[in-house]
Amino acid sequence: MTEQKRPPTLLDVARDAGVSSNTASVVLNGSRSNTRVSEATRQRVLSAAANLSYVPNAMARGLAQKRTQAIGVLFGVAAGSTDYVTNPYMAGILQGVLEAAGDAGHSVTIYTQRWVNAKVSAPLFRDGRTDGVLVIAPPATADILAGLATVGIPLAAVACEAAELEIPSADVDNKAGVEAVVTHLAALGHTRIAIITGETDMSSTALRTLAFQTTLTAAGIEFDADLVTSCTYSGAGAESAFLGLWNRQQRPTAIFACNDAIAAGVARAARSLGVGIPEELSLVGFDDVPTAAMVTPPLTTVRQPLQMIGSAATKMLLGRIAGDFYPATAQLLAPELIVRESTCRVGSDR
Amino acid sequence: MTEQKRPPTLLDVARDAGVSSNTASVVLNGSRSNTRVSEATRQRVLSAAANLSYVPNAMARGLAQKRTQAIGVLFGVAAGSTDYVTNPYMAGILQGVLEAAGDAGHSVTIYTQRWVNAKVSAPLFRDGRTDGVLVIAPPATADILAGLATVGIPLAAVACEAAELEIPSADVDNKAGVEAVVTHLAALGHTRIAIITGETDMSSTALRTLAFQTTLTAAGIEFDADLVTSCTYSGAGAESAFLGLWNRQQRPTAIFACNDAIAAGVARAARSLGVGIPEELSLVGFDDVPTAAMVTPPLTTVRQPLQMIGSAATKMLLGRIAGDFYPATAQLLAPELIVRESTCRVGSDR
DNA sequence: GCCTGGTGACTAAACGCTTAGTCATTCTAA
DNA sequence: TTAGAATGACTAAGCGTTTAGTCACCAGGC
Repeated sequence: MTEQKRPPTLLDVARDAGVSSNTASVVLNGSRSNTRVSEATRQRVLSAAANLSYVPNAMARGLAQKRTQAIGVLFGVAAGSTDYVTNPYMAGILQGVLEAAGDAGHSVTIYTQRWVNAKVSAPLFRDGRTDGVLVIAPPATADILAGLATVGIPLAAVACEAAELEIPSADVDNKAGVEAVVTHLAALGHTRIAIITGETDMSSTALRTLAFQTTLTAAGIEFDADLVTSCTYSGAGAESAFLGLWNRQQRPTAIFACNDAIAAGVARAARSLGVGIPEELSLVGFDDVPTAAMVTPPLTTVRQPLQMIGSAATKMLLGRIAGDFYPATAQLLAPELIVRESTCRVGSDR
Repeated sequence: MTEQKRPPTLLDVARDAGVSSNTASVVLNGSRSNTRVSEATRQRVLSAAANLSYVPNAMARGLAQKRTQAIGVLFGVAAGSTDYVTNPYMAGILQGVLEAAGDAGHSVTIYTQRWVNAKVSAPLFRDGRTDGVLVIAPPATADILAGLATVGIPLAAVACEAAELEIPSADVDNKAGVEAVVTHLAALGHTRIAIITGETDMSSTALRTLAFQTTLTAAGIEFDADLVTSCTYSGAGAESAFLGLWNRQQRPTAIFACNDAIAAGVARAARSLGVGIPEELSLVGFDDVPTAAMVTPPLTTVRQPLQMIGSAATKMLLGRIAGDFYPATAQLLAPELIVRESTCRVGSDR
């Protein structure tokens, strides 16, 4: 086994260069301390550091300057689940986070502890391990955001209401996405449009349901509360949600599933009932995960710019970390309706 | 903005409890130091800590005991790419890593710096930020593993040859997976079986190609080097790889694509040529990503237990961190052939 | 009445780095 | 000349923990 040789310290560099450790420190991080240093000395220090492949110890540096060059990520996983990144949504966001953090020279620490409640869990994020925390899609019912807000660390959020807590956030423009869906379906002549939402405690559910209703009304289509139902974003329960809708005396001619996993469940259920998509039922998803293009028929859906959302939120967090003046804006990124083959004119056979 | 209130320190706890800071330390982490403490004192310290919601500073603790309770992850992303977790393979592995690390009370830090070369990049991992590093699917050509091995930090790896460097690793049993594929195809009467591999500098490519050849031979099927070609695991180039094979005077009757993305590319190319799958061409993938079940026809493929692989490698890393005696074994996890509808008896019309 | 040993807690050093404060030397300007 | 300003570098005090070493006290055995 490779023995754990002790890494060279600043003192080693200083000794090799024949200077004091603080001089070495000043040289190596171009600090604006009042310590001045001649060119010759500077070169000696630099070459000593290079010879030793000196890398400053992150712990010591973090302790001294209370900055770690790392940001934390907290996934808002559903209670009882440990599903962090297997769903494409989380993976896409994380990708954006990694890119933005990497560009800024920060590493990304994923917190693995489960959230219990604000009293117990929030203080754990005060451990100085990261310079700030990015909270991704926390359930609205959990006190995660509020709890973290009380511990006084820089925060930013993805896909949740954070404005009233003075926390900057990024998300897809849910309203615009839903509008695009409803407008698309209305243009195809649909008037009986159902919606199947995800978990009711996610902020996106409220936003999308509301936008659904208002856009419908604006399009002159009567909103029917009977055509609103829900399951989970994982897609579990989508089939029975579909059955519930399909057993109405007045069936919908189109279904807006609030994500692609739900849409896939609906498609499966429809197929097993012999319901033709899109001839008998138009179906729209949300997210545009890779599978959306692959299923039969290819799914009309709303593409979220996941990486951009992740990057945007990360930049906000970095802004908060860098200076206290960073505003608590909620940045909404434009979605894009991807029309494929799961939607068609109502009553048409294509 | 929430002001950054200074978190309570051990000294605050000690003061509140009317003891010295070291007594507080000893109480709070049940250390086996020679400092003894009476039950009454212990209780005073504990309640003081609870009142303040005291959380030890990770940097200070890390500095003092040279342990951070965090493991690092380095993704072996292809040169020029910054694609960390958008592909399902990486996401699945990472999920397993997070679970295992979480169970052990470690957080997971993803290194975002790009690997340049061993001389430049390896020392960066000596910064004490993590207790060890897990390297995931590094290109065999890069000197990542070898470079890290020289800096003397605990290591483990996923999906690469690490034994000769004395590094423990986990991977799917590539040989078993390929055997299952070839056996399946042979049982269906195929004798002209092509293989399309991923990047040639990935260790999995070599392993799968070799296993392919030996299994073929063992099954009494002549190995034809003309039926071996490659593209990239991202699926880019899969279509032209297919075309290359299809333009041989002796076409294959089955293609083994070394992952599902490649298989998807082949399916696309086949469809555009009007080649029927599976009637004219049986197609097998590898990985069993979610889309594999969704495409038309649903793909026969080899399922990798990604999360288990990630967890297994993480446990090995934790073993290395915990004690120097942890062996450098290469753990191979069993794959599972998932037979769907993209394969059928050769020459049959189903 | 003295030594031994157990109990309970404290002091201080160390971890590796940053940075405010100090100081000696040389150079410039009056 | 000499006060004053640069210049170049050093000393030392943290940052918040851990942990080795020290010490006072008290009970009991001789």
